[in-house]
Amino acid sequence: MAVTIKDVARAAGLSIATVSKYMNGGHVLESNRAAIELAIASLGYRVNVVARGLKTRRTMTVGVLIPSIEQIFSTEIIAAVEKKLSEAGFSTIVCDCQLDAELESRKMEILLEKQVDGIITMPFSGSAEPIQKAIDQGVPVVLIDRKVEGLSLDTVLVDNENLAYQAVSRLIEAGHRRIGIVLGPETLYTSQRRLAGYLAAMQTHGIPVDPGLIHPSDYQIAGGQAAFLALLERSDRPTAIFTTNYETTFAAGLMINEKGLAIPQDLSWIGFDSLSMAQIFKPRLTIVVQPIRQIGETAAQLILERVANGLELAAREIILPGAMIEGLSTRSIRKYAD
Amino acid sequence: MAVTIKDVARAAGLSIATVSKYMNGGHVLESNRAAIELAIASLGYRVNVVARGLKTRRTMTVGVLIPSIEQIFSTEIIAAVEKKLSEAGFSTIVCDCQLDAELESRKMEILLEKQVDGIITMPFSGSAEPIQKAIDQGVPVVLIDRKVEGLSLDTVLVDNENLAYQAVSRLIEAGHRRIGIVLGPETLYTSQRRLAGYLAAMQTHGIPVDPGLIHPSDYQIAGGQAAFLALLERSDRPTAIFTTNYETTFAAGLMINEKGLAIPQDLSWIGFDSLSMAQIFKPRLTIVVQPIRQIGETAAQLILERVANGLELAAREIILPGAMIEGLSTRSIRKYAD
DNA sequence: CTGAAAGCGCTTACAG
DNA sequence: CTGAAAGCGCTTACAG
Repeated sequence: MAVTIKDVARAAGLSIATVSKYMNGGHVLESNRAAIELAIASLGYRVNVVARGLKTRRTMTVGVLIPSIEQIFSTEIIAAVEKKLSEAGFSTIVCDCQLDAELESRKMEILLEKQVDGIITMPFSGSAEPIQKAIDQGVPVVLIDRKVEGLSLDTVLVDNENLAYQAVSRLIEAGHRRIGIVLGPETLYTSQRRLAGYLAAMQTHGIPVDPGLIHPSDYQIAGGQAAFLALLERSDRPTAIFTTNYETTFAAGLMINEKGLAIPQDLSWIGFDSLSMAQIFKPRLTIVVQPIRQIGETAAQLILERVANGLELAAREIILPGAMIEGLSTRSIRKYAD
Repeated sequence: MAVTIKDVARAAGLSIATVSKYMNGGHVLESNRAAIELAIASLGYRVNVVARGLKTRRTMTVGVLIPSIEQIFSTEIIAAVEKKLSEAGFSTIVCDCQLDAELESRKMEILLEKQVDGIITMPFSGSAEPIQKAIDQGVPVVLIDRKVEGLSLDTVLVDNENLAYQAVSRLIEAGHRRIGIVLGPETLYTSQRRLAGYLAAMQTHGIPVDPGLIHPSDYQIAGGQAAFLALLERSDRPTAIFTTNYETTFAAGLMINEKGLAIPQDLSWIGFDSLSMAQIFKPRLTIVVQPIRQIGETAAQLILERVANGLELAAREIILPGAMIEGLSTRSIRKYAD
């Protein structure tokens, strides 16, 4: 059916070994080179990389395993990873586990069955087990966004604590003392770090912390709305709120719109990772942003190095800085005095 | 290194043929079944689907080739496709061509080298050539979003003309007669259909068309801003504008925010494919939306059928309806009277 | 530089 | 039901 190296060899009057050698950059006689080129062109030959991979044990494919492909953070990561990897000749197989721990394990299994050369993952369950399977098979893994207990692997993180510290300090400096924060699940690494930044900022400025203003959520939109609302409905309502991921920031935007709240007159607000939303929102939001593309590029870089060099080298932990973007004349934050 | 079917066979005291048969759902003696299971579990065997694919000529992989992975339309398509395909046991290889015709061709080549079982593509260049290569190799292709001249393939489209017709009619019924439209490249199928809907609505309502209000763009953000601005700066400025894809809608939002325009007092506006933006924007926008997830699911369904049944059947063209979503009390549209 | 041969890890008729 | 053998399309030492 499809034309193979055998057909090319026959057409060129050479052995498949010679054709293979040429295909892989080896030297052949000029006359043979011409014959091979001619055969390839006229037959429309295309190398079968599946067969090649069986022999070379390289599929030139990297798996990307993420919690949910529906989150913008993930899609931007994928975009950056795919671009970087494809420049290096690698393809990307995308898997999401749809926020399901069992699927996380199964998709990892599938990736390994497919003989991917490496895996970039943003761990969902926090369990080391699915990741360990890859390591056991000698497949390098790069972690994104979160650490996993018991695993020492190449990891790309963001300086979450500092990012939260900046945001909260910004609010404190504007005079706020009752600052609400919408977090994620308590077990989630990023949420923990962002809370740490909140607490550090409060402490630095000598402001007592009201535990009632610290609100966990599932970091999804619905949960974010509930958390935001809970904060708003307190009798001792906060004068400012910091939503600490994209989904809860979006959720806050929805609630604000629905309730007809005026920002910053009714509430000061700093969001997270929602650049395009911040540009569209009126007044322009102040937000903190993660260097998402850079995270993806760095992860791609790390996995390429691992694929090339193996697992011997010590694991690297790369912590990328984020940034605070002030809204137009920071109108989303109002000066506040008791 | 890795454990193979040979190791399992040896451990179970059977031939690899028997192990293979069992792995593929064949019947073996109960005692042998137990022995194989035990061997698999204790050795941690995992089938090598690359090797299997070489023999079966099925890689259980579908390639998705899109113009740019940075466009939200594409990422939502990918999400839907990946989900549907993975339920059927297929993996997804994502390729984008970064709005580059040559890359489109090269990535197609890579997908074919990888022996994907099928390809879902949203054509970029509009050239039949890269797609024809897949067909020639017997790899089924499903087209998304656009037709390609000279190719009769399974295609998933949206009823763009009707969608635009509805939006423009909505504006006309609110009294507008000078209605600007921001389109894409003139050669782009979707842009052509949306323009057709605009023209049909104008004609139906007996409103003369001013060609100066019909503005093409590159359907990107920067180009969208320029187009929107050009429309605004006309001396005979339109009283309403329809932006006809996500990027140009977002661009309009940026400009409106930047210029401090009030919607709908200064301008009535209907956007496209920007649901989350429409929910956040004040006042809530009226928009038309494509059934993006459904497009992805349908495309996945079609490619699965093709992979199973081959290329014999006649090509199917599926046209999905979109929807108009009215903003909160449609405040983004103002009644207008000369 | 070139080619015969072995082998990557599977599956698949075909005997038994 | 089970197993020996051939073969999927390549690459890779190893001779020549």
